[in-house]
Amino acid sequence: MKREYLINEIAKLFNITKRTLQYYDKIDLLKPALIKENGYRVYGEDELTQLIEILILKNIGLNSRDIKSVFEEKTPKNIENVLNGVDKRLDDELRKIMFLKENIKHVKKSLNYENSSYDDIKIKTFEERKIVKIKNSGEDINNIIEMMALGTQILTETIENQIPFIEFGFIFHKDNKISNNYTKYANYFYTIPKNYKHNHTTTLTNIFYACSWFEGDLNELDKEIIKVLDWIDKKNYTIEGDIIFSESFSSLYYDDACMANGELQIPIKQSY
Amino acid sequence: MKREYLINEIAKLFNITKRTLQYYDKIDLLKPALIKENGYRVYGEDELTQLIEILILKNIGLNSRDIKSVFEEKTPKNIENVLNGVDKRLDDELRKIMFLKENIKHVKKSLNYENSSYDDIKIKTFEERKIVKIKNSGEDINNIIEMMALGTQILTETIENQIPFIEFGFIFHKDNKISNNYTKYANYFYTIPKNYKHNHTTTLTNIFYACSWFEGDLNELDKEIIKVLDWIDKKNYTIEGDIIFSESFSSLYYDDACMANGELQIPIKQSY
DNA sequence: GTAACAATGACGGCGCGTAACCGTGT
DNA sequence: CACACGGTTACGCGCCGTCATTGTTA
Repeated sequence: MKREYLINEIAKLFNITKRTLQYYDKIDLLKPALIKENGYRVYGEDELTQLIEILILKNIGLNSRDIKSVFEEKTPKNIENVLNGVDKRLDDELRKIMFLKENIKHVKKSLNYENSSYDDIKIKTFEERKIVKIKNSGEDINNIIEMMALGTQILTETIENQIPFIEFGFIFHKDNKISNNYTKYANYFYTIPKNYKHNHTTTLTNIFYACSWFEGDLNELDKEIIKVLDWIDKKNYTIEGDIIFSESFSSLYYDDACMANGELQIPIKQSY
Repeated sequence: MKREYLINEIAKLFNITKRTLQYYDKIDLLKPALIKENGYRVYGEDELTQLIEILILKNIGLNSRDIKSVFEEKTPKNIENVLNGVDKRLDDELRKIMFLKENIKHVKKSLNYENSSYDDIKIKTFEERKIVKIKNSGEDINNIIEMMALGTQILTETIENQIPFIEFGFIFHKDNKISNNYTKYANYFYTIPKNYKHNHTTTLTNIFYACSWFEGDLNELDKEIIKVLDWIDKKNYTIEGDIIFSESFSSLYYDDACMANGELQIPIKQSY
């Protein structure tokens, strides 16, 4: 005695909605055994068996295409292929999420600025940092904002390649000393983990940095730089490389594009 | 000198499409500074700064609602809240994926039947198994298919609660011996990992099982059961509990709902 | 006659990509 | 006149949930 089932009956049996069954019908995933003259969908036991399989397979991560593929070719080889495909997809998802979490960790750290801000100038040590530099050529690029746009583009690329970033900000040539105009020729940078590869990295090998915390209008940053440079001079250190202003996500705190907070870092060496 | 930007200019600058900017306008994520008489969207530097933030935040997992929230209230507290929310979402995703992968692993294992099938009857040992039993009351439920429907429902629940399943199939009362009609009063079961909690579990404590590999029409399963029971009798063992037919995903190999393959497992004890 | 059931159809949610089609500035 | 650049629809994707409306059966 083969039983026949109407749509709502099945919906109750499996605790799904009839909309789901209509949808499966539409996408040819599960067709009713027959359609009565009045248009009613009639399902038989074979269809219920198939529905059971669908629901379980769905629940282990297969999408409708995968399930169709399984139904179309019920060979161990094909089923294994499909499952491997799903597994691979899940692995990709997993990596992506791990990567996002990694970035969020860095962002949180960089945003915790109440604990990181400080007064005075002090000497800090940094390990080697791998940085990506976006150069302000001054030709195609009109201003800092547009350079940051370029930086964002490259940052987006890095993210798509799942290379996490740690901190970012501006980098200035130390050789603009005479004009006392550093920010005018700013470049953009961000650091990535040591174990990641990227086409345009350079490495900062310096260890000692004269550092100060800056908060305010970026147009005032030049003054801060000069202040620290003077300090370095007085202490009889020599400047060893380009000047870094690491602001990371500080802009999130301000409505004004010019405002920022972050750490000014100038690499130094002791003069003997 | 404040520069102004039209939509395509920005699109090129950031390597996005104008559609994206139109979309951001529509959902009030990023509005142009002004709209000209001819309807053109005009963006200023502040908008570019905001766009940079949007693109970066998007890339670390924030959705448009999150980003809006950040823009609406740029306080460390709120930003931290949003980031924590995102992090939590990612954790949920992560758990879900890990769980799916766990299930896929079991499915793959259970599907590898060419390597698991065998002839003859043999004695195997199993560790304690935690099982969930779906009872065929014989009242509301009309047949095996409908019982399986109920099983699927409960299985779906388990999946929603992220309890992985390992194997599943039918379980028969050993006491139907006289009628030689076991499958008529079949119940459905599945096993879950020992360390998971579920409201309706029982534990199979038996260790030794007389096992045989069955492949064919489920209506013939009774014969196979009797065969194994006879074997047990001859060998002078005693039956210690209910009869299990573990088929898991074998039905995926067949188009006919009645066909299956799997292992018949009958718990036994040596008679001294 | 009145439910309780069928059916179809459309909107929504996410975040845009990818057209189509049309007006505008140079 | 052409062409590059604006504009506004609208469909599609994935998987249905959730109406709304209307016809059918018990």
